[in-house]
Amino acid sequence: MARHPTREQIELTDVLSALGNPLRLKIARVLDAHGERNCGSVLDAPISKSTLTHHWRVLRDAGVIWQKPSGRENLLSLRRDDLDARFPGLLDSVLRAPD
Amino acid sequence: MARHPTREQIELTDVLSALGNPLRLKIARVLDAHGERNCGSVLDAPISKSTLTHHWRVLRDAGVIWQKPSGRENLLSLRRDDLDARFPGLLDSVLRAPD
DNA sequence: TCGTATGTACGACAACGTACGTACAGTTGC
DNA sequence: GCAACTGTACGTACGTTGTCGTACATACGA
Repeated sequence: MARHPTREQIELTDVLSALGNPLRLKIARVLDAHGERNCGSVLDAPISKSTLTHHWRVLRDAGVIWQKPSGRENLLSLRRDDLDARFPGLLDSVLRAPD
Repeated sequence: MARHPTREQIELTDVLSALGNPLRLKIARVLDAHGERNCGSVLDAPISKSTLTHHWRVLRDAGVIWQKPSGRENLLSLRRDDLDARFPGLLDSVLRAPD
Protein backbone atom coordinates (compact mmCIF):
# COMPACT_ATOMS: atom_id res chain seq x y z
CA MET A 1 0.00 0.00 0.00
CA ALA A 2 2.33 2.72 1.23
CA ARG A 3 5.30 2.48 -1.12
CA HIS A 4 7.98 4.88 -0.07
CA PRO A 5 10.87 5.24 -2.52
CA THR A 6 14.36 4.65 -1.14
CA ARG A 7 16.62 7.67 -0.84
CA GLU A 8 18.34 6.80 -4.12
CA GLN A 9 15.03 6.35 -5.89
CA ILE A 10 13.80 9.86 -5.14
CA GLU A 11 13.58 11.79 -8.41
CA LEU A 12 14.06 15.52 -8.62
CA THR A 13 11.21 16.15 -11.01
CA ASP A 14 8.83 14.20 -8.79
CA VAL A 15 9.82 16.30 -5.78
CA LEU A 16 9.45 19.53 -7.72
CA SER A 17 6.06 18.52 -9.09
CA ALA A 18 4.88 17.45 -5.66
CA LEU A 19 5.89 20.76 -4.09
CA GLY A 20 4.60 22.69 -7.09
CA ASN A 21 1.08 22.53 -5.71
CA PRO A 22 0.13 25.20 -3.17
CA LEU A 23 -1.67 22.81 -0.86
CA ARG A 24 1.19 20.32 -0.81
CA LEU A 25 3.74 23.07 -0.32
CA LYS A 26 1.75 24.23 2.68
CA ILE A 27 1.67 20.69 4.02
CA ALA A 28 5.45 20.41 3.72
CA ARG A 29 5.87 23.70 5.56
CA VAL A 30 3.61 22.62 8.39
CA LEU A 31 5.47 19.34 8.77
CA ASP A 32 8.78 21.20 8.71
CA ALA A 33 7.64 23.68 11.34
CA HIS A 34 5.74 21.38 13.64
CA GLY A 35 7.16 17.92 13.09
CA GLU A 36 5.20 14.70 13.02
CA ARG A 37 1.43 15.07 12.67
CA ASN A 38 -1.45 12.80 11.98
CA CYS A 39 -3.39 13.36 8.77
CA GLY A 40 -6.21 15.28 10.36
CA SER A 41 -4.10 17.82 12.20
CA VAL A 42 -1.93 19.16 9.38
CA LEU A 43 -4.35 21.60 7.79
CA ASP A 44 -7.31 23.61 8.97
CA ALA A 45 -8.75 24.15 5.51
CA PRO A 46 -12.08 22.47 4.75
CA ILE A 47 -10.72 19.80 2.43
CA SER A 48 -12.29 16.38 2.14
CA LYS A 49 -10.46 13.43 3.60
CA SER A 50 -10.33 11.69 0.25
CA THR A 51 -8.67 14.70 -1.33
CA LEU A 52 -6.09 14.75 1.43
CA THR A 53 -5.44 11.03 0.98
CA HIS A 54 -4.64 11.83 -2.65
CA HIS A 55 -2.11 14.50 -1.63
CA TRP A 56 -0.49 12.21 0.96
CA ARG A 57 0.04 9.68 -1.78
CA VAL A 58 1.63 12.21 -4.13
CA LEU A 59 3.99 13.44 -1.42
CA ARG A 60 4.80 9.91 -0.28
CA ASP A 61 5.41 8.54 -3.78
CA ALA A 62 7.67 11.50 -4.55
CA GLY A 63 9.70 10.79 -1.42
CA VAL A 64 8.82 14.04 0.34
CA ILE A 65 7.13 12.54 3.39
CA TRP A 66 7.07 9.41 5.50
CA GLN A 67 3.72 7.92 6.34
CA LYS A 68 3.89 5.69 9.41
CA PRO A 69 0.85 3.85 10.78
CA SER A 70 0.41 4.25 14.51
CA GLY A 71 -2.70 2.79 16.01
CA ARG A 72 -5.63 4.11 14.11
CA GLU A 73 -3.64 7.12 12.98
CA ASN A 74 -1.16 7.65 10.16
CA LEU A 75 1.74 9.79 11.26
CA LEU A 76 3.26 12.09 8.66
CA SER A 77 6.74 13.58 8.68
CA LEU A 78 9.12 15.30 6.28
CA ARG A 79 11.95 13.16 4.86
CA ARG A 80 14.39 15.96 5.56
CA ASP A 81 17.44 13.72 5.95
CA ASP A 82 16.88 11.99 2.64
CA LEU A 83 16.01 15.14 0.74
CA ASP A 84 18.98 17.05 2.17
CA ALA A 85 21.30 14.19 1.32
CA ARG A 86 20.08 13.78 -2.21
CA PHE A 87 19.34 17.40 -3.13
CA PRO A 88 21.49 19.59 -0.87
CA GLY A 89 19.95 22.95 -0.14
CA LEU A 90 16.80 22.34 -2.11
CA LEU A 91 14.36 21.83 0.73
CA ASP A 92 15.62 24.81 2.70
CA SER A 93 15.39 27.14 -0.26
CA VAL A 94 11.88 25.96 -1.07
CA LEU A 95 10.55 26.08 2.47
CA ARG A 96 12.06 29.48 3.21
CA ALA A 97 11.03 31.11 -0.05
CA PRO A 98 8.11 33.52 -0.29
CA ASP A 99 5.08 32.12 -2.06
CA MET B 1 1.73 37.71 -26.55
CA ALA B 2 4.88 37.13 -24.54
CA ARG B 3 3.86 38.09 -21.04
CA HIS B 4 6.75 37.82 -18.67
CA PRO B 5 5.90 38.25 -14.99
CA THR B 6 7.82 40.90 -13.08
CA ARG B 7 10.31 39.68 -10.49
CA GLU B 8 7.79 40.24 -7.71
CA GLN B 9 5.08 38.39 -9.60
CA ILE B 10 7.07 35.18 -9.90
CA GLU B 11 5.34 32.51 -7.81
CA LEU B 12 7.21 29.68 -6.18
CA THR B 13 4.68 27.00 -7.07
CA ASP B 14 4.73 28.06 -10.71
CA VAL B 15 8.51 27.78 -10.82
CA LEU B 16 8.47 24.38 -9.14
CA SER B 17 5.76 23.09 -11.47
CA ALA B 18 7.61 24.40 -14.50
CA LEU B 19 10.85 22.71 -13.47
CA GLY B 20 9.01 19.58 -12.38
CA ASN B 21 8.92 18.38 -15.97
CA PRO B 22 12.00 16.51 -17.23
CA LEU B 23 12.09 18.28 -20.57
CA ARG B 24 11.78 21.74 -19.06
CA LEU B 25 14.37 20.92 -16.41
CA LYS B 26 16.71 19.92 -19.19
CA ILE B 27 16.00 23.16 -21.03
CA ALA B 28 16.81 25.18 -17.91
CA ARG B 29 20.09 23.30 -17.50
CA VAL B 30 21.10 23.92 -21.10
CA LEU B 31 20.34 27.62 -20.80
CA ASP B 32 22.28 27.74 -17.54
CA ALA B 33 25.28 25.98 -19.04
CA HIS B 34 25.37 27.61 -22.45
CA GLY B 35 23.64 30.95 -22.07
CA GLU B 36 21.32 32.55 -24.58
CA ARG B 37 20.05 30.27 -27.34
CA ASN B 38 17.42 30.44 -30.00
CA CYS B 39 14.50 28.04 -29.77
CA GLY B 40 15.86 25.58 -32.26
CA SER B 41 19.28 25.14 -30.72
CA VAL B 42 18.40 24.27 -27.14
CA LEU B 43 17.59 20.60 -27.52
CA ASP B 44 18.63 17.86 -29.88
CA ALA B 45 15.68 15.62 -29.10
CA PRO B 46 13.19 15.09 -31.92
CA ILE B 47 10.41 17.21 -30.45
CA SER B 48 7.95 19.09 -32.61
CA LYS B 49 8.18 22.85 -32.78
CA SER B 50 4.62 23.25 -31.51
CA THR B 51 5.43 21.16 -28.44
CA LEU B 52 8.47 23.28 -27.77
CA THR B 53 6.41 26.45 -28.14
CA HIS B 54 4.18 25.08 -25.40
CA HIS B 55 7.15 24.54 -23.08
CA TRP B 56 8.58 27.98 -23.80
CA ARG B 57 5.26 29.44 -22.73
CA VAL B 58 5.16 27.46 -19.48
CA LEU B 59 8.71 28.49 -18.60
CA ARG B 60 8.11 32.10 -19.60
CA ASP B 61 4.81 32.43 -17.74
CA ALA B 62 6.40 30.95 -14.63
CA GLY B 63 9.20 33.50 -14.81
CA VAL B 64 11.97 30.98 -15.42
CA ILE B 65 13.12 32.29 -18.79
CA TRP B 66 13.21 35.44 -20.86
CA GLN B 67 12.05 35.22 -24.44
CA LYS B 68 13.45 38.05 -26.55
CA PRO B 69 12.64 38.45 -30.24
CA SER B 70 15.69 39.08 -32.39
CA GLY B 71 15.16 39.19 -36.09
CA ARG B 72 13.41 36.04 -37.08
CA GLU B 73 14.64 34.25 -33.99
CA ASN B 74 13.44 34.19 -30.40
CA LEU B 75 16.33 34.24 -27.97
CA LEU B 76 15.88 32.33 -24.73
CA SER B 77 17.77 32.88 -21.50
CA LEU B 78 17.47 31.94 -17.83
CA ARG B 79 16.15 34.64 -15.49
CA ARG B 80 18.90 33.82 -13.03
CA ASP B 81 19.07 37.28 -11.46
CA ASP B 82 15.36 37.37 -10.74
CA LEU B 83 15.16 33.81 -9.52
CA ASP B 84 18.19 34.18 -7.28
CA ALA B 85 16.83 37.41 -5.85
CA ARG B 86 13.38 36.07 -5.15
CA PHE B 87 14.25 32.47 -4.17
CA PRO B 88 17.84 32.46 -2.92
CA GLY B 89 19.63 29.19 -3.50
CA LEU B 90 16.73 27.52 -5.23
CA LEU B 91 18.00 27.58 -8.79
CA ASP B 92 21.47 26.38 -7.87
CA SER B 93 20.18 23.47 -5.83
CA VAL B 94 17.82 22.43 -8.61
CA LEU B 95 20.30 22.75 -11.45
CA ARG B 96 23.08 20.98 -9.58
CA ALA B 97 20.95 18.15 -8.23
CA PRO B 98 21.03 14.66 -9.73
CA ASP B 99 17.94 13.72 -11.68
C1' DT C 1 -19.62 -5.40 21.92
C1' DC C 2 -20.81 -1.55 19.73
C1' DG C 3 -20.31 3.11 18.49
C1' DT C 4 -16.81 6.61 17.23
C1' DA C 5 -12.60 8.15 15.17
C1' DT C 6 -9.07 7.90 11.61
C1' DG C 7 -7.86 7.30 7.24
C1' DT C 8 -8.00 4.49 2.65
C1' DA C 9 -10.26 2.65 -1.68
C1' DC C 10 -13.00 3.34 -5.43
C1' DG C 11 -15.57 5.66 -8.89
C1' DA C 12 -16.92 9.91 -11.08
C1' DC C 13 -15.98 14.11 -13.37
C1' DA C 14 -14.12 18.60 -14.88
C1' DA C 15 -9.90 20.86 -15.70
C1' DC C 16 -5.28 20.79 -17.07
C1' DG C 17 -0.99 19.12 -19.35
C1' DT C 18 1.61 17.21 -23.15
C1' DA C 19 2.06 15.87 -27.57
C1' DC C 20 1.23 16.37 -32.57
C1' DG C 21 0.05 18.20 -37.50
C1' DT C 22 -1.14 21.93 -40.11
C1' DA C 23 -1.52 26.61 -41.16
C1' DC C 24 0.22 31.07 -40.70
C1' DA C 25 3.21 35.29 -39.78
C1' DG C 26 7.57 37.77 -39.71
C1' DT C 27 12.60 38.10 -41.35
C1' DT C 28 16.36 37.20 -44.22
C1' DG C 29 18.77 36.79 -48.38
C1' DC C 30 18.91 35.53 -53.30
C1' DG D 1 9.46 39.31 -55.37
C1' DC D 2 9.84 35.04 -53.45
C1' DA D 3 11.65 31.05 -51.28
C1' DA D 4 13.66 29.42 -47.06
C1' DC D 5 13.96 29.84 -42.17
C1' DT D 6 12.20 30.55 -37.42
C1' DG D 7 8.80 30.26 -34.45
C1' DT D 8 3.62 30.96 -33.05
C1' DA D 9 -1.44 29.90 -33.30
C1' DC D 10 -4.97 26.77 -33.56
C1' DG D 11 -7.34 22.49 -33.32
C1' DT D 12 -7.12 17.92 -31.59
C1' DA D 13 -6.25 13.79 -28.97
C1' DC D 14 -5.34 11.53 -24.84
C1' DG D 15 -3.54 10.85 -20.42
C1' DT D 16 -3.01 13.09 -15.72
C1' DT D 17 -4.48 15.83 -11.84
C1' DG D 18 -7.49 17.62 -8.31
C1' DT D 19 -11.75 17.32 -6.16
C1' DC D 20 -15.61 15.11 -4.17
C1' DG D 21 -19.07 11.52 -2.18
C1' DT D 22 -19.70 7.10 -0.63
C1' DA D 23 -18.30 2.88 1.15
C1' DC D 24 -15.12 0.39 3.75
C1' DA D 25 -11.34 -1.25 7.07
C1' DT D 26 -9.04 -0.83 11.39
C1' DA D 27 -8.35 0.68 16.18
C1' DC D 28 -9.82 2.68 20.42
C1' DG D 29 -12.74 3.29 24.35
C1' DA D 30 -17.06 3.18 26.99
